[in-house]
Amino acid sequence: MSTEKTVSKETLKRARRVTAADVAKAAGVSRSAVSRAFTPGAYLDSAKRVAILATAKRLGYRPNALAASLQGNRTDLVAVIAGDMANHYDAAFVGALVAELNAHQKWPLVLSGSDELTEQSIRSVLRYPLDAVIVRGGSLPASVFQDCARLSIPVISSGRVVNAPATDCVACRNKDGAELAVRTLLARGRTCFGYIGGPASWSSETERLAGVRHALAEAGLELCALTQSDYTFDGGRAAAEAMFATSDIDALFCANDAMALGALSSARNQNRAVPDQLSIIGFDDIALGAWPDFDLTTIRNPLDKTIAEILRLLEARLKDPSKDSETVMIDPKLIARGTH
Amino acid sequence: MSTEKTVSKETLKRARRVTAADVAKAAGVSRSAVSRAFTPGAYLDSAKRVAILATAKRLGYRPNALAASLQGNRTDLVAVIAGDMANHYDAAFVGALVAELNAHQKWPLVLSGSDELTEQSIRSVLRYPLDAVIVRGGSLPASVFQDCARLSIPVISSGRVVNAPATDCVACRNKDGAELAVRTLLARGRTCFGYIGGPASWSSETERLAGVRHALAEAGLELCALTQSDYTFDGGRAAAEAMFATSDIDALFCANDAMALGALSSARNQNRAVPDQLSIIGFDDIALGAWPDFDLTTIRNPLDKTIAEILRLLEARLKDPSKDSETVMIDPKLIARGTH
DNA sequence: GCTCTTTCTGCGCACGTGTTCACATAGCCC
DNA sequence: GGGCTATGTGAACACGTGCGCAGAAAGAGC
Repeated sequence: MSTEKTVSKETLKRARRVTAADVAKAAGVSRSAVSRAFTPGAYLDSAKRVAILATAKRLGYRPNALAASLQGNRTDLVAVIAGDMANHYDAAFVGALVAELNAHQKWPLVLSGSDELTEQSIRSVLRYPLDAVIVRGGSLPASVFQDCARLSIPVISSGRVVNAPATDCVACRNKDGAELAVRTLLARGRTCFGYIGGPASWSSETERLAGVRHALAEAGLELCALTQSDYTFDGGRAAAEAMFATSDIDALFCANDAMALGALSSARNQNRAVPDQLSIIGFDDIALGAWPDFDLTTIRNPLDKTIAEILRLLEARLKDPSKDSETVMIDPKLIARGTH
Repeated sequence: MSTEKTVSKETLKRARRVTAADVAKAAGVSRSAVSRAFTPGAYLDSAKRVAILATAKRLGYRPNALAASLQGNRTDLVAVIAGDMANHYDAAFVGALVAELNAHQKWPLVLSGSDELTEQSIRSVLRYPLDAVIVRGGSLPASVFQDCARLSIPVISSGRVVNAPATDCVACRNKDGAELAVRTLLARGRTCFGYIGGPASWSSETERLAGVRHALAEAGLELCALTQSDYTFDGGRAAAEAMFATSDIDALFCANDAMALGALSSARNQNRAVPDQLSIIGFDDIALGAWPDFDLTTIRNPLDKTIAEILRLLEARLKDPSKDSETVMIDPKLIARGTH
């Protein structure tokens, strides 16, 4: 009766994983020997080692990384809080970051979705002993950073500078980028500027708008038109359409490429000649912008450099968990194409 | 001396996580009580429970999910083998899949990158006790599936039908989709067909080409032109340019939308009127195709339905690990826009 | 008072691993 | 032979958790 019960319970559970003890039994050695066979540099008779590895392969054994991590080792698990994957730049960012983490033998637990959902998700994911958390932009509540600090999980923030212990940052000089765009348009002889921005709660938005205002003020100008949109193609297109209807701008700077492409689409639809009557400049430099159908002039937010810095900071932080926080600023760059 | 050594070693390791024992000590209860406080439905004095939860919150404790999984519980960890994240459809797919897995409290370990790199990565990741592996298209070697089977990790394959135990599949009826495209063009009165395909090693490519040939044969026709490209915009553009130079087609079907957009770009560049002189149809229905600048007619490879099925199959498999393998075929759908 | 159920609690095991510890065995030089 | 080093080996522990087990306390019904 009791055995009956045990058996039925066993079958309900999934098949047990092969363990080091199983291999030891099959190879006729101690469990310690199996562990040593998988540890380079450990004392073990070389003939015995090959025999054990052969048995392990035959049984399909591989060490359980989770059990090993219980003893205080690294887990090589890293949470990646992705922004909005529907956004082309964020999607490219996450794709490149994941590939680079993989190349460094780090395994990203990716979180995505709406902000509230993500906050709930990150709370759940913190139950795993993570080596680090990488945050992409967004507007996470401060409590999340506190939680990470309390669990002594280092954080790397990208796209937004956060002042907190054991928190490193990589961010683009958004203000410089916006100024670069405006000065390029000023040099082109433009005088009536429109600006389509993103959600006001994002720090990148605040910085870019500040850059626009500053560079214009230097030239004794002010913005002719200003709209806030949602970083999407459709949003940018609608915002541009409304702007064209109410003011006669000759230069338009958009806070990201997707909205700039939407604006370009709207301009073409209304037969506004770009760049003859109207200049358009975006921000990010997504792959789409380089397509001959768009040929969008933009401010590059360097992806490769940003990701390289993230990995450098990650390695440094893992090497010395108590090192001082570090913030790396990335310089944007003008990519001159055909729309300005 | 010996204590000195211990201390220095302690400081090198990262700060220890707060454990249930720490909470128990601080709250003046047994460790079991702490465990029960986090287990809904366990016998525990309700006043004690609130006290424990308060102490846990104060210390920043949360149960270590990995330690808990040692006892044979689920880990809620799922590996996602992404295809090429530079591909718009694959990127959208991974983004939506990740969001949906998160909503179901499953945590995706995402692997991406070149095929060889991915194969090495998946080997490493199999050291973690995963609940399942989800594979997106691609052409993984059979040995990977064998490894998963030996570790009794169920596999869900999307975009490619694989016959293996404990392996469920979701795939689009590629042949039907291709036939649908060709029949639409035949009904439009087209007679000279071009086809731009993808890498021949992908099963989806084989099926789509077979569908094209079959539908044409039914009408007593054959392909006028055939090229194999790489599923990218640039690849499609170059392939179309070469095709236009050598044959005078009036209909072009591309194995994915990115190549179709490239072909459309090339046609416009050469002043071939679309759809008056030339019809173009793509495959997938990526968001870009709906932009007014392209307005691409395409065959939808339904993303939402595919992902919903993946999650259904995952739940079912976790509920009964020994259930029979299941294959779900998804019907493609014509999205008629302005290029045919 | 006695039995029975219900609620509550602490002890101790099991999970799979890497590593330390103590102990062999062998080889080598004085 | 005696001391020393280099190499090989198994037992035992620690990691953090959930759960089974046994027992205690408290109440209810006769």
